[in-house]
Amino acid sequence: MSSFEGQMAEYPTISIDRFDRENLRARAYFLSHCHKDHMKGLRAPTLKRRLECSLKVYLYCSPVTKELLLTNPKYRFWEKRIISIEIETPTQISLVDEASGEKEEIVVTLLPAGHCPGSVMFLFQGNNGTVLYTGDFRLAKGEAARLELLHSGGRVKDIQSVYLDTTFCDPKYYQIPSREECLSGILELVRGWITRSPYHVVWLNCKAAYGYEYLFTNLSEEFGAQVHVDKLDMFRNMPDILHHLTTDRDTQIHACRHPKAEEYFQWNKLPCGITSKNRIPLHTISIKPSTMWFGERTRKTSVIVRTGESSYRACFSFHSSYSEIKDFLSYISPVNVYPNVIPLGTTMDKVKEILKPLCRSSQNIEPKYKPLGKLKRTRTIHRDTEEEDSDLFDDPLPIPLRHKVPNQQTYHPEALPMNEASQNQPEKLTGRTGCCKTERMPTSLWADFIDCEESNSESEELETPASAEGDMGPVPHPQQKADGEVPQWEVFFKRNDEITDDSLENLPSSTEAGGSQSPKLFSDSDGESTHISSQTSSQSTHISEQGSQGWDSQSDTVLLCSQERNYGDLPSLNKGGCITGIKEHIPASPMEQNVLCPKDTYSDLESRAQDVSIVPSTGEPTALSSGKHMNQEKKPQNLSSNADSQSSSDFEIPSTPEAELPKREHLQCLYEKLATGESIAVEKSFLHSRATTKKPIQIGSSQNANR
DNA sequence: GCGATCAGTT
DNA sequence: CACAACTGATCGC
Repeated sequence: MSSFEGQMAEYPTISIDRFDRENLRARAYFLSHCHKDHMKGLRAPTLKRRLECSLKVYLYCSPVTKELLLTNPKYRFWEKRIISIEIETPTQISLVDEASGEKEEIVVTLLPAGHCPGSVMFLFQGNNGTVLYTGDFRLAKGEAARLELLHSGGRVKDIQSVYLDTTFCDPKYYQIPSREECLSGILELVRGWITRSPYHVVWLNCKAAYGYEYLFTNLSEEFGAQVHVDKLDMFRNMPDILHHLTTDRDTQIHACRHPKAEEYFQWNKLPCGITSKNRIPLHTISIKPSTMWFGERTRKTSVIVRTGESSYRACFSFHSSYSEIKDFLSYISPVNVYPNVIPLGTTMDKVKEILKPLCRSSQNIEPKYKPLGKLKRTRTIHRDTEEEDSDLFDDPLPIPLRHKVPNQQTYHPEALPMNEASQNQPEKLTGRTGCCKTERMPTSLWADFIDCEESNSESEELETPASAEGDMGPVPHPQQKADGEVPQWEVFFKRNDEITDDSLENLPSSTEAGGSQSPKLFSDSDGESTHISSQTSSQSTHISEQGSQGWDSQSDTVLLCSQERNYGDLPSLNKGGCITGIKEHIPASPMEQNVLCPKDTYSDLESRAQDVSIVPSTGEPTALSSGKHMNQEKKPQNLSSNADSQSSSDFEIPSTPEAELPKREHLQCLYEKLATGESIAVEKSFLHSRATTKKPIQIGSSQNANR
């Protein structure tokens, strides 16, 4: 949980993710993502009142976050006071003190945070230096190097302070399986179950919060079955998500919720109340996404753990692991770092102790590892923003230039996106165009944008006026759209088949290792990774940092063991009285063999390969592309994601004895592909709201193949 | 009645 | 596991 108070030392007149107390005096507000713990005070009467009196105060966030927030009636009063800013589009904002008229200019750039739909990190540049507020984030190792706007002139910008998500900044969370590995494990677990019969269903026991969408979309895409959820109106303008969800209970994948869900499950009843289909009882398993971590010395991991007869825990994390945090911070190398979260069981001092050495003032004055030998930018270069030309902004009402939006509304918040040229010199604007606010675009633009909204249903007052609720079908756009407000967002959460599929195929490891992905599992140590933790142990199985202790192999442990893995044994089957025969007809589930333990050698290889891939991108020019159209180009960014974020040369982890190193030929192959620009890995998917388009074209085919 | 806080659940 | 939320009890306006 964030304990950030809302203000940064360098720019105390703005407030981020906190809207109470001192923050009630802010000149501008920023919301990194739509999770309640970052919205404290956002709907309080005191703030609402202030808004009515201070007409120049706005809330800035990503287009997706705006949609999600405004879908919730409780926040609807913000409607006219929210300004969405496109990802990776430096935008100047005038911070005006309404009492004194004093004004300060600041340039903010939203960077994808990989935490949940619409989540971003804020990079601020102004007279007090460049600072980065990460909000909550999960970026795989090496991903910082892919964030173009974190760089300038080929180097990392000179960042004074970083306000960092330190949720897992504790060595015990050294490693958390990558998003792709986790997704892959869940896909196989689900596949092994729902392919048994139409009466085999899975219940994803997810919390009521944004962040699981990419899981839903990938499952839906993979199996051609929409995911049953309680509410989906918040996604009405996000077709890439909406299309994979349904309010029709007749599906094999459920993510619906109910206060007594756990109790229901005991009786083989889903949260939505169904227990059978066509009079035939359902056979259900539950999968609870949970964060699983591995200690420093344990590299293997299983991403699925069986916690009961019909219950599984699947690795899933919204936050960066310890090694990912260190990789990120050391890459940025700020002068100061301020933890936003103090993990339970540790203290602010301990966290700082860990982080300080990664900052510049400590010995790292000189650049540390820079891919491709790039030098870190020198001090003098810095401060792009420093040179001020405030005169440009004298205009009382700055006009936002939104490329995407042609002219339109006149009222404008004071925010101007800057183009590439000006990016490093915020103060100098290239010119201002007519105004157009992000919101309220002409309808014609509509087509180009996709709106999104959502909210964690706070009180579910569904205001479902029209659309919503109900059913599944595509929901008509609410009237608000009529206004023309259409945030654009790009798809996120697309599955990268590339990763999963391709990488498996292409990666050397797999090949040699023998086979399909699964083979690897065994390779490791014990040979067997897979055993499950059987029933009881919900706990035993998991992970352990202590892995070191003795169970190294345990990591593999994870999952479902092959032995027990006979589904026939699963209770549900038993009770359900199911069809025994079924099992035979169904191809052996993948799980039985491996899935669950993705990592192992194979993963090591994979991750390394990916690390490799990262390099090239780092060296790329930082040209900004404007707006949404950049999707394609950005693709490279996503590549890294899949890899095991943790593996890296930076933190040398003693490698697992039996782990295999990438074979030379494989690396060579990867390098060749990189050189030719061929895509190697899969894209990461949901880092932010722009993904879809990035998806390689070919991918589609591979997916189909799967089905 | 609403909101904020805290403890207990999930 | 911890997450991000929800529920319920308490207290104050």
